[in-house]
Amino acid sequence: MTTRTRKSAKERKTEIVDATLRLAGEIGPDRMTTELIAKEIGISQPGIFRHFPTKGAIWEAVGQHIGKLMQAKVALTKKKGALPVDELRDFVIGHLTFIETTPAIPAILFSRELHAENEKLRTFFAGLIASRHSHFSKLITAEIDSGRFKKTIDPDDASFLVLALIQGLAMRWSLNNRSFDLPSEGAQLLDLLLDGFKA
Amino acid sequence: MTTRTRKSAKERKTEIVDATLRLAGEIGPDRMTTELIAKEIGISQPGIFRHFPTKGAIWEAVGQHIGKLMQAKVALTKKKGALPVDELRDFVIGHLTFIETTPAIPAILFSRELHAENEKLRTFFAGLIASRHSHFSKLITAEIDSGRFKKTIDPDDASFLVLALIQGLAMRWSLNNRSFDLPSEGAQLLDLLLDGFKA
DNA sequence: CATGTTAGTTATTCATCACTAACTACAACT
DNA sequence: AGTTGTAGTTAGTGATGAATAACTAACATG
Repeated sequence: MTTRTRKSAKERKTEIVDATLRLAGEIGPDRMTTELIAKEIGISQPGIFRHFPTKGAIWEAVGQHIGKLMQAKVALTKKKGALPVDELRDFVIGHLTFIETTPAIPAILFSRELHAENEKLRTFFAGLIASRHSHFSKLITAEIDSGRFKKTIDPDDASFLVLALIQGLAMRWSLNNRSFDLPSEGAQLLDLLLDGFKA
Repeated sequence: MTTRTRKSAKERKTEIVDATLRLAGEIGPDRMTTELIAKEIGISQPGIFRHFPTKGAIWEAVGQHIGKLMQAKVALTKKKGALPVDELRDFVIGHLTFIETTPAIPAILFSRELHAENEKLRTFFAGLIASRHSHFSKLITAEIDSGRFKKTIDPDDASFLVLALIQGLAMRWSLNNRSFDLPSEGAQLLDLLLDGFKA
């Protein structure tokens, strides 16, 4: 239009990624169009393609960004002195709190459609989940070894149950229009689950 | 083209619904097009609209059909003599076996995309899930009342955990290209979970 | 201040889909 | 056999949405 302040490519890229993440949470990852992203940040639709070659590349960048956010979250959660079970608990609650502030995460993570079209994204998230699983597994093993959890428990299976808890709860939260408090509901369910593991 | 045997509307309708359910499992509910359905059953794409006014109507019919299939499954599972916990176990395993033979079910059930566009479908499936939750809840309550499960357990929460188990496992199964045996893996996880509930 | 670089524009293309219009032919029933 | 209802066809429309072409203007730098 008239005098418009241009921004650096780097700045625009992060704007695009941020806008995509925000909009994905609001209207769903499938509903995203380059037109919508463009409007959100105030440039034209083809302008988007000055910064990303394809729409898929935007999703990849969003995936990377989510990965970094999660990594940062993990770093914050780590309290060295605590019991493994407490670290597990904090981690799960922290994750749910994180989801609550960034609702796009479960939406993107569970979007079969998105993954079907984007091999890279799928493998990336698969890796994220796998690392969570092994992390949980280790913490649970530590609890078993120290005798606070039953020795009969398979740490892998127990870890899957914890992951399923998070995932199931996040999905229920989404379907219920995010109407309940995710972390506190999660804490309640987690207590019930972990209580069953205790020796 | 040449001599083509016409079929009754009723027959075609069920063909369309069956084909949709099958294809949804293979390529994903989002990827479904009327063209694909038409090819699958051997008529032209507009021919579909002789039988359903809109594509949404096809999904509703598919939803109804899934509901009926599940209902039939429930009827089969009901063994009157067994303990509540055994009924619960059978129900979950039966459900997973059912999913294994009809992989479209979790895909459709958890397709945010599909639900966003189809209010009726969303409320329909919400009802299905709610009925499962209350069913599980009742069975768990019976176990608590008979003293076999801990009295401290909230049946609602416990029921949510069971639902999450099914959902999480089904999703993992999908992401892993359906490479493991769903019912047996489910049985293992369920045993671990229910073991924690025992008094 | 002239020049190359690049962020941005408008106009357009191309593909995909749900859905409609207009017509055709099968088959059931008097 | 003629009438009629309806399952089916081919051709087309309109919307949407990713991506390109061609051009323009902001900015840095020698």
